[in-house]
Amino acid sequence: MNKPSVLDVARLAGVGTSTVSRVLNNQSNISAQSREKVLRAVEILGYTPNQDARSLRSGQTGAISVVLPLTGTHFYDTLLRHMHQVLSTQEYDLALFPVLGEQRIRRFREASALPYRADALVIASLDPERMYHGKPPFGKPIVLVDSFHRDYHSVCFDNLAAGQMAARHILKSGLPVVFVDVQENPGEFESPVFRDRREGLLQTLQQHHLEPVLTLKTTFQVEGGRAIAQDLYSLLNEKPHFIVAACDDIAVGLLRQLSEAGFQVGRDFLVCGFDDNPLARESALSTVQQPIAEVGEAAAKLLLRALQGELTHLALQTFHPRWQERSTTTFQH
Amino acid sequence: MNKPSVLDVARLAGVGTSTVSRVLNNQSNISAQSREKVLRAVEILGYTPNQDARSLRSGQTGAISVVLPLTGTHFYDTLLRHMHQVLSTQEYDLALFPVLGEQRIRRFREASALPYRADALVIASLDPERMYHGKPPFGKPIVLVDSFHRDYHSVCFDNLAAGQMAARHILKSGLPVVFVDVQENPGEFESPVFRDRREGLLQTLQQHHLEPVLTLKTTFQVEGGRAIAQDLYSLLNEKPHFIVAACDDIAVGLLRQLSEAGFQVGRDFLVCGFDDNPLARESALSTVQQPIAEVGEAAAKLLLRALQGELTHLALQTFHPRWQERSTTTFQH
DNA sequence: CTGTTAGCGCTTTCAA
DNA sequence: TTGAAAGCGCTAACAG
Repeated sequence: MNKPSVLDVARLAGVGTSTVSRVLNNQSNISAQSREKVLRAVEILGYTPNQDARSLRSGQTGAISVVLPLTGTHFYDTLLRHMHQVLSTQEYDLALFPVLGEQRIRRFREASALPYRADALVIASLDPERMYHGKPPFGKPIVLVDSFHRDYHSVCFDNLAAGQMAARHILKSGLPVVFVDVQENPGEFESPVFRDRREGLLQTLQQHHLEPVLTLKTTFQVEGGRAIAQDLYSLLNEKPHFIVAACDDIAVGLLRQLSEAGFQVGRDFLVCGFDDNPLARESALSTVQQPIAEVGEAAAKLLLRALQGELTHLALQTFHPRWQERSTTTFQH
Repeated sequence: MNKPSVLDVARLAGVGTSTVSRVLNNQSNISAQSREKVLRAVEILGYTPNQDARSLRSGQTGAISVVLPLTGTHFYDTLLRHMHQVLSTQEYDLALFPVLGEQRIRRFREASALPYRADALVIASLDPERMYHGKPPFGKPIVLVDSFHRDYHSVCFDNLAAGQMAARHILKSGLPVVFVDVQENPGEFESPVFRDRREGLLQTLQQHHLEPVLTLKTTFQVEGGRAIAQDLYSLLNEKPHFIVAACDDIAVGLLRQLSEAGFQVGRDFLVCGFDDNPLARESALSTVQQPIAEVGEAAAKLLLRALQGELTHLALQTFHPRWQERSTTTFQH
C-alpha cells in the first residue's frame, strides 16, 4: 500500500484535512476531541508528513546549511558543536556541506545545489566573492563565520589583533624573531586568516623597529614545522630566538623537531603559535587563542535573529583573541 | 518581483510548460528551436527551478545523507572524501549529519528529520538497532559503513581480524602482554569496533595460552594514554612488556609518557595500536591499519548500485586490515 | 472550532 | 514534437 497522506488520515479520523494539518502543526484552535481522533488515526496509519510538500507549500524547510572547507579539524568540530547547541533549541536541523575540492565549488555555484534547500545559510571560512564569483544563489539569510564581506552578516575572529598580540609578547622577550608563515597550496584560495595574522604581527613589530631576521613558509601540519626546523639550527646555535608560527601545528612540529635535535625550549629558543588547539595544550605551547565557542554561538544567535526578521541592519561581530601563556615562551633560569 | 516559475518561462518563450520542463531535464524529443527559445527565456528571467516542487512531483531529491557520530577526526574525514569522490561522478549531493549528543538521536528518530529528505542514507559507525530502537524511518536504500546489521547492506572493517592480527605480532615477541582498552563513555553506545578488536585479540592470545597480565581502560585520546602510563611503571621496571592499545591515540599517549618517564621503547616495552592515523605515522607507531579509503569507495559504489535498483540481495563487504610495521614493535639490540 | 477549496511549482500523462 | 491539464501532499484563506 502507498504511503498515507493527510487525506487518508482525515478520512479515518472523520475530519477535514485542515484539521489534520492544524493538529500536526500544534495550532491552538482545536478541540481536544478532534486532536485525539487525528492523533489516533496518525498512529494507526503510521502517517508521516511529506516534507517536500510541506516545504513547497510553506516555503520553509526547517533546515540550516553550513558550507565549510572541510570537516576533520578541531576548529570546525568546535564551531559546529556550539552552533548546533544554539540552533537545536529551535526546530532547526543542521546539514553540513564540506567543499571538498574544486568540483564541489562549481556544483555549489548552482542554485539547485543541495545546500540551498534550506531556510538559512552559514558560510564558514570561505570568501563568498571568490567562491561564487559574485553572490551565492540563495535568497534567504546568510551569515558568514570566520570570514568577512561587507554585504553579509559576519562573525569574525580578529586575526589582526591576534597578530598584534603575539607581537607584543615577542617584544617583551627582547629576542630576535623568526616568523614561520603558512604556505598556501597553489590553486587554493589565499586565506584571509593568515594574511591578517601576518599583517598584525609584522605591523606591530615594525612599530617597535623590529623585523624578523628570517621568514620561512611551510605547510600547516606538524610535519610542516618539523620539515623546516633544520633551517634554524645555525641561527639557534648562535643565539636564542623567538619563533612565531602562523598556527599551532607548525609551532608544535618545530618545537618537537628542535627538541629532538638537542635544542632546548626556554634556553635556545622560545616559540608560540596561533589557535590553541588540543595539540598546543598537550605540548604546553604558548599561543594566541581564538574563541571558537563564542564565535559559533554568536553566529547561531545571529542566524536565529535573521530568521525571525529581527535583523534590519547588517551585523558585524568581532571576537578578540586571548593570550594563552604556557611554558614555551618563558626563559628557564 | 516574485521568483519566476516554469509558467513565466513558458510564456516568455512562447511555449507550453511541459516543453520548458523537457528542456530543463535534457529530454530528447525537443526541437532545437524550442530548446533555444526556452534557454533564452531562462537566461533572461534568471529562472532556477524550485527543488521542493521537483522533489514533490518526482519523488527524488538528488541528495544522499550521511549520518555519523561526529566529524573532526581523520577517520571520518578520509571516509567521506572517498565516498564523495565516487558519488560526485553522479548527480548526487552529499549532506552530513553528525549525531552530536543524545538530543540529536531523538530528533533523528523522527521521520520528518532532515537526513531523511534524501534518496539514500549512509549510516556510519552507528548501530541502527540502538540508534533507532528498530528501523530508521526511511524507506529508501540504506548502506551501513563501519557497522553491521543483517537487515542492511554493510561495508565493514574486519575488526575481529584486526585484533587477531595484533595478537599474532604480540605472540612473535614472546613478551607478556598489557592490554589497554577504550573506556566507553557511560550513556554512549558501546562501540562494536572496540568489542571486536578486543575479542579477536584475546581469543587468539588465549589459543596460545597467553592472557594479558594487566588490562586497563582509558579514554581514547592521547591524553588517555598518558594518564594511565604510570600504572605500568612498576611492571616495566621488572621486565619488558608488549603493550597493545585499542587505538593509536592511546598507544601514542602511552609511548610518549613512558618515554618521557625514562622508559625506552624497544628495550623496556613494545607498543602497538589500531587505525594507522596520522599520529601513528608521525610517532613511528606500529599499528593495524584499517583500509578507510577502500571502505569509503566500496560503500559509495554499493549505494550507487542500490539507487539503480541493481542490488537484489543484501550485500556484505568486509575489508581486511593490514599490519603496519614501524619502529615500536622491534627490539633494539 | 471546522470543512471546503485553491493553489505552491513542478513533471508527466494524454491527446493532438 | 508539442500543449493542456491533472495532480504530487500539503497549508492557509475563507466561509460557515
